[in-house]
This record gives sequence, structure tokens and C-alpha cells, in this order.
Amino acid sequence: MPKTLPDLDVSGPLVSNSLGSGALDEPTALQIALRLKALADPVRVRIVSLLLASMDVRGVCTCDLAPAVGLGEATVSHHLRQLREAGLVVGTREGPNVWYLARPPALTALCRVLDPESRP
Amino acid sequence: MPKTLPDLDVSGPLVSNSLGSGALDEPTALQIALRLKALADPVRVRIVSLLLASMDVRGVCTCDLAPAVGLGEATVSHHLRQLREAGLVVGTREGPNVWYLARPPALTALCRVLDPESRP
DNA sequence: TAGGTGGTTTGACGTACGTCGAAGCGCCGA
DNA sequence: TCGGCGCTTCGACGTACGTCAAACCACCTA
Repeated sequence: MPKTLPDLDVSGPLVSNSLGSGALDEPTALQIALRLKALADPVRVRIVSLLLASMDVRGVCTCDLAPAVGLGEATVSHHLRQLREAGLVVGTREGPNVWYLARPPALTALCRVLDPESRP
Repeated sequence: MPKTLPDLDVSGPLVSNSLGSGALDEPTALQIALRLKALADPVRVRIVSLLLASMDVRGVCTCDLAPAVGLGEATVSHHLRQLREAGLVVGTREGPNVWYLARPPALTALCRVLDPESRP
């Protein structure tokens, strides 16, 4: 019932049973919801999609992402931060650039929890 | 770049490739994001979890859900509306009560799109 | 027809969020 | 040491969101 969600570190691996295997307690639901929230924006969905689809193993930098989604670099940097803090993306500085890569295991873990068909 | 998201009907089945199979176009990303947003709240995660875990085939009514999540009926009704509009839940009126059921296929479809390991 | 119970809608309040421009920082090459 | 480029942070703006109380509606029973 906190209308202001506690700010928690959700960058680590998500540990939870599937949604279907018994009612979730509040903290666990929060863990899941915070990660979903990080992805619940069309721009961020596109960014992750772009990162996953990128052929470049280094990753993609902000300055390439910005025009790809049609937004300013400041805004894209903001979105990347959300994704990073949810563990869905990693950025590594190399010289003047920061290369971003998606973290498929984080996505997969989230799905494992969401999918009622997944049996642990 | 509309800061105000268009309100779209996302109650139908989600049709999209996996996030990993090529960069998503804007409308598709919006479709995905809207459904994620419907679930990106700790209370709604718990509600879906409760519905999935419920043994009762009829479903669960608002008046039972409200105390279970520690909120008023009005608020729970609001959350159920979001979930219903995203196709994640269905409610059927039976006499004075409305029985809510989760829709596992909707969750599974969302996962199929999210999971980079899922191959279409 | 009147009353009651379960649900939803409405209106209001405070907070969070997405966006931008501008300012600030990190790292490089003259 | 100085520009300059890439990226992030800051401040501000408008909008959306979660919550509640109160009003309203649907259905049942008497």
C-alpha cells in the first residue's frame, strides 16, 4: 500500500517461483513489478529489441540508439539507466563511448516467473 | 515520442515476433509495452498470482481479493480493470458477484515475445 | 416496491514518469 | 593544456498513475 514504491536494488538475478505456483508475497511481487516496470515503456522495449538484434558484439552506443528511436541523447540515457538498474542491460565504457548490451538471461528469468506454463 | 501514450485496445491476443528477432517497429513495441504496463505494479502482480493460485474454478470475486491485497474494493476494481483491458484477466458477472479468472494464454504469449530464447 | 450487498465509477490528492534543454563530466587528440 | 565529442546529470514542465471516499449501479430478496 505504499503509493510510493520503495527504491530497491533489482539489478541482481531475479529469484522467485512462477506466478502460478502459489500466491506471491508482497516483497516478491515488488521484485517482479519493478523489473516489469523497467520494460513497460515502448521506447525501452524498442531499445532492448535493438540491442538484441544488433549484430555488433561490442554493443550499441547511446549516440546510435538516440536517432534509432527518434529521441534526444539525454532521454535515451535516462531510459538506459532504468534498464541498467533492472539488470536488463549492461553498459561498458570504452574510450569516449559507452557500449550497451542486452542481458538475455535477465529477460529469460523474468519470463520463467511470468509464464504459468513454466514448471520449476 | 508522444509523451501521452495513445489508448489502444490491447485486450486481444498479442501478435509479435520475439524481441530478439529483429528490431521492433513502434506500433508493435507499443502493443508489448501496454501489456507490460498492465502488469508492472506489485498489487496487480499479486492479484494475478492469487487468481492463478486459486483452487476455485469459478474464480475469485473482488470482495475476496480486496482484503487479500490489503486495499479497498474501489482500488482493487481499478486494478482489475487494467488487467482486464490488457486481456490478462476476465471477469464474469454471476448474480451480485463478479468472478475473476486469470488468462494464462495471455501471459504465455507475452513471455513468448519477451524471451530471447524462444524461437518462433 | 424497498432495502441491501457486491462492484464500479467519479473526483480529488499526491506522487512518479517521460521529455527536453542546458549544464556538467570523461576521455581523447591536437 | 585546450577543444571537442560522447554521455550523463540536473532542473523544469506536463501528464499519467495509485489510492481513497463517496456516489452510483446491478442484482437479489423480501
